[in-house]
Amino acid sequence: MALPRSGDNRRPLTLRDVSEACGVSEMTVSRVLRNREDVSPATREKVIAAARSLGYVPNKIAGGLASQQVNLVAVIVPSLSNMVFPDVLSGVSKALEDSGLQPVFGVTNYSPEKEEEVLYEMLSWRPSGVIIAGLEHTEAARAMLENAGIPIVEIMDSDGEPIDSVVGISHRSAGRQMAEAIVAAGYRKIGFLGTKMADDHRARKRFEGLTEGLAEHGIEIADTEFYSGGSALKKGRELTEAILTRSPDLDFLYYSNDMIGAGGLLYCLDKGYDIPGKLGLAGFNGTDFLDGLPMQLATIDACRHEIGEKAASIIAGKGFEDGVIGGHRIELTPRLEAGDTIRR
Amino acid sequence: MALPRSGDNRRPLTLRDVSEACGVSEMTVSRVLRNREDVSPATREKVIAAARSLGYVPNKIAGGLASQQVNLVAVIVPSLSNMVFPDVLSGVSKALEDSGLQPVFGVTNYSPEKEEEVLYEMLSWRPSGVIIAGLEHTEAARAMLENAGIPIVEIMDSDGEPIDSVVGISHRSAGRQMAEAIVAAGYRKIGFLGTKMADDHRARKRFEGLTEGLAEHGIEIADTEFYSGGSALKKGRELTEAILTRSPDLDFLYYSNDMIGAGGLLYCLDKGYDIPGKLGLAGFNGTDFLDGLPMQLATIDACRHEIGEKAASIIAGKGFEDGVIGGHRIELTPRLEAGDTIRR
DNA sequence: CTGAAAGCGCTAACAA
DNA sequence: TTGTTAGCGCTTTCAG
Repeated sequence: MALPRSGDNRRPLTLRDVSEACGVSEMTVSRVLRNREDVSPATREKVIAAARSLGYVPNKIAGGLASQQVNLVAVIVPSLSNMVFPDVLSGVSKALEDSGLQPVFGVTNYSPEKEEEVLYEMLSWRPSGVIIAGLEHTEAARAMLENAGIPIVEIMDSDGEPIDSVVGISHRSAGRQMAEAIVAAGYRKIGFLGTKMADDHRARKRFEGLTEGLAEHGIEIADTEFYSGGSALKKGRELTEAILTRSPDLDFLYYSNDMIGAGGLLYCLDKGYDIPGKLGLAGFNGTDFLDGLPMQLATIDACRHEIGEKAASIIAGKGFEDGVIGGHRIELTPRLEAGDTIRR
Repeated sequence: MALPRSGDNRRPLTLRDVSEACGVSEMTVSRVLRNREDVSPATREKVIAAARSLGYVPNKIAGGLASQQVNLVAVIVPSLSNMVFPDVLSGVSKALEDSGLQPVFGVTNYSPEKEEEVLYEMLSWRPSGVIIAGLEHTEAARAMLENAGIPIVEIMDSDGEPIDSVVGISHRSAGRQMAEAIVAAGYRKIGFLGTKMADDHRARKRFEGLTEGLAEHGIEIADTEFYSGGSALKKGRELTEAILTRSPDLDFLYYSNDMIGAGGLLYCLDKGYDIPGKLGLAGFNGTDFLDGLPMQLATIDACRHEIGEKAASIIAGKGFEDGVIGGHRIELTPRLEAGDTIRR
């Protein structure tokens, strides 16, 4: 006996059902439903009425197979739970609006293997393009991207060799930029707090940039504190307490993201540290929730929304009618926002 | 002349290419690639080697059409930019792991029309199930869901009649629960701060529950402050300043989400309000970033991750081997976390 | 402007 | 265990 089941087993409607309902050939129904111009208004109306009243939903599987075209853009990011990627995705969505393309999101949790899986899965739907975070991929993933035969845009990071196009910022130079600001403000004993960076290449590059930038002034990072897991205010507090307990003489703390930076800021304010006088602080990302904190945390804007928008525009072929599609290299310039937590 | 273009026009590989490369029939290649058991180890290895070395990626469009099965689950949520839906999505991803199903995310920006579009688009890919936030949909969207012939799970909200299955909490009773706690703690002049609720039905239901709960004790909401746009700390500060300036005699502020609540809390601490003595505060969602604030904001946990997980389990048919698939109703019980911002 | 025929790349069903 | 055949539902192409 058949189980009672949600969605009874009515066969989904096909073009043929609509065709029969309105006495127009399948072919013409198909034309109407794809908004093609070469159909008489009378026929068009008949078809639309029939399709609507039946509740017909086209089958893109069949359509995609027949036309060898799929209006999907695969967007692959490491995480949704911090404040950075949702912004990127909204930029993508915005740029794809009215392009006829549809973004499809996949999440890798900063795991190269998971990225490879997600990519494989997505490519098997033959999307029109891929937007993928970062320049570091497994060998297999690189091969898939290279052979996909569609535009690929690597985003967020411009420090390295892209497969096809790239839209991002240099995290290395963001790190150096922060180093300059820190040194210029007179801080000398610098601590770094952030994720364990095995697979967060952008955080690593910022760290390296910071290290290099400081080295040019003869300064070495005085202490570091690493953690794993998502970004959270509480983590920021804990890390800050740990590093300041161990190295009370630090006069600057650089955080690998704004959220833990904000946690650190709240901790320091609680404890009565003199900020930015005796202790300076900075984060990274330029997330707008910093606006509501008691002091404005210094940060570098990662241009998240704009990156998403530009990347999607490349796929959609908008704004690049210069005869070349693909192979674009767009490096955005991150702005340092000194806020209230660096001495002036 | 052809433009230089990313992804040159190599024809994507087909099963046939793999078949020819290893001298095994297309059908058997297909079996191997779908991990079917009925292939000899020797053949299997030959096929896998050939597929790998060619870099073959199966075409799910064709596969889906032939098998009338698509391993996609459509997940439709209003927003990614607040802290609630990413948690839901991670619950979904977790539950779908190893089920062979793949979540696909769509975002509606709290617009019923956009929801309808996204749904139409997703249904046209003939997914195996739909997880969609809320019980309120356009008439057309309802019709599509009812006729899709696949399991539908409406999530987040249990106040209303689901189309098929539902997993959520009662926002109305969450509002009442908060009203009880507020009254029990002795607060009497209550202010409400939140989004304009035209399309945020869950925020509306919480507001209604709060109103009803207070009414039972002869209390009316003393003042309200509405805004539009995303949740942000800064918004919380501004709203709080506005409402307390206009109604300085308020002794409790109820926020429609934790983020603006946190902004309000920081504002009140800045201004030296006696919390929770003279002024109580509460938010909603139970987002874990509250942990790092100077005081723990009272909140009600919306069970986000669990909702995503249970909803996905229904689609995957896990944990429901009682002879019925579909038509499940799971109402979770939100926990009130009084934190430090309600008097004891 | 409309229709008929062929086939997209794969898999169900059956045959060997 | 492997191969053959016949579509899946749509769109391309070409003919009217």
